[in-house]
Amino acid sequence: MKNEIAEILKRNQLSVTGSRTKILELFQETNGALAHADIEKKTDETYDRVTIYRTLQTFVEKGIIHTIPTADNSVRYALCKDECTTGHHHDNHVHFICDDCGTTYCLDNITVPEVILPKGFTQKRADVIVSGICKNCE
Amino acid sequence: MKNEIAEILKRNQLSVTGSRTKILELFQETNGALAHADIEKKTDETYDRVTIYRTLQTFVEKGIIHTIPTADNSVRYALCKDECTTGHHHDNHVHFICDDCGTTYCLDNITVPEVILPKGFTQKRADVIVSGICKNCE
DNA sequence: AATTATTTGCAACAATGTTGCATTCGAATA
DNA sequence: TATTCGAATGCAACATTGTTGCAAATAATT
Ligand SMILES: [Mn+2]
Ligand SMILES: [Mn+2]
Ligand SMILES: [Zn+2]
Ligand SMILES: [Zn+2]
Repeated sequence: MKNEIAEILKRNQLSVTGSRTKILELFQETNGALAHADIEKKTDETYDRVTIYRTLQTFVEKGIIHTIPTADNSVRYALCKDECTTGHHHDNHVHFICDDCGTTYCLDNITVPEVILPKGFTQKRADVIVSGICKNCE
Repeated sequence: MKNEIAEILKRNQLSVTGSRTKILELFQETNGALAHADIEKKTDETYDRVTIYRTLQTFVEKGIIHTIPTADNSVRYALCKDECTTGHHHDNHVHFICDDCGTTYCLDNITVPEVILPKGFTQKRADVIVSGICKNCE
């Protein structure tokens, strides 16, 4: 496990450091998505806020994690399961946010449906965020 | 126009005040969506930041405007064109955000496609956010 | 082990969002 | 129109979130 994490980092030309290992580990053992604040808590503030920001940013750039937009000003992050690479994400699955417990699910086998845009618009990315009550809260 | 705005406010049991009138006016004359910061600028900081926050919140509750989640931690707001009411929004159209100019479009006649959720999940709301290059920037 | 490039933590700051409370203002009533 | 009363506003104070520059620490390379 620890070795696997180091592998992922090396494969992405990132040096293996404490914060990166720990944060990646957190993502591995978390089902849903994590917000910056979650990570701060789960690491007991071992790492500086700035470090966490920069780590998340780096991971997103390298295609290790992807962002999930929300309606409440709090971007979440989750592991990429597809073959995402630097600058190229392929996480075209639907996300679900529970209004009750706040858990964010990556619905990996529900793909984002095609959207036909008006003339002149070019699509780079598409996000589908569904919210409501999750299977644990109903 | 001014009268129409007052009408909307009254219909929603809101007293007609300067800030509410001005902010609603802004939304009427804006094609795309507005973020809190946009409104502050466009009103030349005539109104307190707190008042703007509260006004936006009230408008969302009353179904006068709806929120648009974004991947960069900056919720935008746009006029509801459907018959939204207190606590019940029906803005099921796709939103497009231009990576270049930042403009957020309500694609009113592109409706959000159905998403079939796993057992146990109940949908309350669904957002589709497409980003890329808009017709003005290509 | 020494070198070098990268990463980290700290400080200082900017931006964004929240709450309580006194004052002001709008709407209804007399 | 003047009075009354509840609602909206502005201000202050604060909390949270995000950004930048730079020196110190650390990881990878030689
Ligand atoms: Mn995901
Ligand atoms: Mn819209
Ligand atoms: Zn839940
Ligand atoms: Zn554009």
